[in-house]
Amino acid sequence: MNVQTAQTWQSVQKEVLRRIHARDWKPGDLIPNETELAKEFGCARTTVNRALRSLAEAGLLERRRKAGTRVAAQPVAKATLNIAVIRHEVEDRGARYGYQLALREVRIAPTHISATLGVGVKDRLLHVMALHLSNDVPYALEDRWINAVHVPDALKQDFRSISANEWLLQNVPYTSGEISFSAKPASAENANYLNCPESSALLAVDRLTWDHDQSVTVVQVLFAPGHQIRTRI
Amino acid sequence: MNVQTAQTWQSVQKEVLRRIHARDWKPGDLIPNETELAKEFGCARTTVNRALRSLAEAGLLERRRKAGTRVAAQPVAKATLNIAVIRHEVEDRGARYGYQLALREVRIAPTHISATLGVGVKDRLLHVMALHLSNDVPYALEDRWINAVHVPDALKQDFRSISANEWLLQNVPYTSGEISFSAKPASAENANYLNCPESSALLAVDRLTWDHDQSVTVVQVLFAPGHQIRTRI
DNA sequence: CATGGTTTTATGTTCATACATAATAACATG
DNA sequence: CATGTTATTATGTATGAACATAAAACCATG
Repeated sequence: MNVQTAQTWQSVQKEVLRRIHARDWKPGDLIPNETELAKEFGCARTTVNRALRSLAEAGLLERRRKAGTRVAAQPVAKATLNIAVIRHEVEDRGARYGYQLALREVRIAPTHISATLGVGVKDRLLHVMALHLSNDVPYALEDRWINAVHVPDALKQDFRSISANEWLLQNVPYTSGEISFSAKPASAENANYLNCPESSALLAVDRLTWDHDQSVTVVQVLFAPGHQIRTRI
Repeated sequence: MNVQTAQTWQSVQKEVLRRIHARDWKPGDLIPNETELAKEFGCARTTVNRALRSLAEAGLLERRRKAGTRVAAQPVAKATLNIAVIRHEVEDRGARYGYQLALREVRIAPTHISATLGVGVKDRLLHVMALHLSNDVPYALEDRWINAVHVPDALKQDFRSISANEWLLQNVPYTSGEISFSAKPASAENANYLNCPESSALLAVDRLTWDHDQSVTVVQVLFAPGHQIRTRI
């Protein structure tokens, strides 16, 4: 038992990570319990707990009361994607952001939309389409329906200078949501807006957000061909 | 100052969340400091810290020493995607998993591959292509290059019964990686494997993993048309 | 009035201790 | 031997106190 001097939870975490990577502790292995590790590292159990909990949240360890802590058999790579305001996304890449409102209408939505939003088929919803540009080149096409029953303030906005994307984030809270990524062929309309050939492969991000038990908005963002969403793991 | 009885960090977090959603604390607002909140909730500062830290990690709060804690002006939706073993992905959906090795060769890689992996242009790499099936229907096509210099054991594997995806996760550690999502048109070869029309829009997930300063593998997984990657936020 | 050093402050972290809780293991009982 | 009860154990959490650290605010000095 080599008593080390690891006084910070980061250093404990670092050493634990090292052992996992060095395969001292292999996937599926049970590792020593917190008390033992604390003794070995010469720190408080709380500190070990902090380190291990954080690794468990990252998916590298699996912890269960009484059963102990083991190295994840199949470390689930958790890719965290930061879904930010599109303007920031563009500006963070050092490009000039542009915005064009393409459509704004208040109407009865297609049934699949009203069903998704959980509103009556006769309810009038706010429909907004807008094009986001990066250095004047089409970057993403936003097609959004807003639950005007739950967010009546949205009807007062013309969305000509601020995108619905940004306005909603700033003004309408949400408590939960769903997000999905898929690939879609560009429709004639999509192709027209995004200035690409019809049937191009487009990355689609669909989002649905709720405020408690009320739907807020459903949106599909189609990115121009070649767009990548990247992250580190 | 209504002294509440919130003794657990979860209950503190819940109340803080309620205030954010109720817009008592609006985006950008500075909220009371930990000591004050602890006094108000009748708990230790440590407990408040735990609650707020966790909300900050989730992107709902922004904290800076001395400056204090404020509600995130633009709550960055952090979508965490669990990139698991493809077999588990299929089985979790209640489908029967199938696997077919399509190609296994050891050869000098195209320059863009050897460049990505940071190996010499003359180094021989292991190239594996495989089809993953769900209920006998093509589910995903895996096209992978393995750095055989750093992972010589991979050369001993024929990958006929176990996919490289799974074998690597179980046997080769990695310390970091990159992942990117994009949409790609199906090539003739892709279309053939995935049994879909050529030029179909396919969701592509590209991964590159490293073990310290050594590259391990680069892989592109193409999912059959219509595939969605979903998560909650 | 600019500039650089000093104080103040809110978050960040460690520690020892105590108790809570989930889940396994051990045991008793029929 | 099956089954339900009890003890044990490892993680989970709360607390108060102390110190660390980053950064804003203040102040002195030229």
